[in-house]
Amino acid sequence: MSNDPKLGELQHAIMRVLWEQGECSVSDVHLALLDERGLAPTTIATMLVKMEKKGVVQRRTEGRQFRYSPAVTESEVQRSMVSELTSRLFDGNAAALVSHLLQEQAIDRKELQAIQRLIAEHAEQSAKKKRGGSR
Amino acid sequence: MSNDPKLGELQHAIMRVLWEQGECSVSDVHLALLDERGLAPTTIATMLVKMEKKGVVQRRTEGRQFRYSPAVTESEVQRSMVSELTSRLFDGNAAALVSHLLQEQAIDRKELQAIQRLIAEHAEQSAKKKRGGSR
DNA sequence: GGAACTCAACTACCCAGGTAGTACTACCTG
DNA sequence: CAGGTAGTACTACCTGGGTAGTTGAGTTCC
Repeated sequence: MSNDPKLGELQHAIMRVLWEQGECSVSDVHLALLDERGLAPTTIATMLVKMEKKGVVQRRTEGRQFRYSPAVTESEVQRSMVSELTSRLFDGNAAALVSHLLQEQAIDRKELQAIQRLIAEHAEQSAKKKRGGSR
Repeated sequence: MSNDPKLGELQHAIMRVLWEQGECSVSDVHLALLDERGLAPTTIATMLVKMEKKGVVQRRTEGRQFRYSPAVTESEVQRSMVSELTSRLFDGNAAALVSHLLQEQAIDRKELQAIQRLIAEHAEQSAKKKRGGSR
């Protein structure tokens, strides 16, 4: 229950664990991130408390442990963060962002074709929708 | 001289002024942002000092004033921030970002066509490059 | 020369992300 | 029961973005 969920680096890593594994205890998360980060368990716990306060995760008491689960979906986070970036950097113009990706970020041929296919499908979809009636 | 320049909201707004107007005094920037933000001039000044320390703007003394100019280009900022977002949210897969944009962000038909055109051109470019010789 | 004004410098504060130590509690095990 | 262990709670600290007041130096104008 947090509109426009924005996450920091660590928070995002934690969410990724939660999204993949579902409900987790602090030590589950800690274990999952131990290799790539090597953080203290308390750091994870503190972060989870902050995240719960912010509303991006939910907490449930089970025995003497807490079990955390995501309260926002990955899509929601993506949407909110992408749209913020788009408006900040490209004045809200998504096409400009795509254009930037094409020029500046190396996108290989295969990806390019995949994107073209996506767009073609999308164009069809929205044409269909238009014929069919509005939203 | 700051690789991977990342900017906060205000900092970005300030940079936009600097990019548009070129070298500016504190009060030039303040004036430019007064309407949309109504911040104290000292706030702008403080921010500019922090930005200079970070290396995203340059400073030059003229008389008793400072004149600030951008030390990073808009493209650099876009590249660095987009690529960070892409790796954070989409595991570095730019095509996934595009796909997300198509599904989640409302992109109207005109933009869609513009994007298609861009991709077509880009595909041609890179095909040409391939024929011509590598990089 | 003194008053008003313009700037920069310094300082302070708030917030959120990130990091972690310490303290407390409850549970398990010899 | 005593002691170790697991797990949360509390607290603290650092960083960077954002906001601004106060101070002090130099400029201008009467």
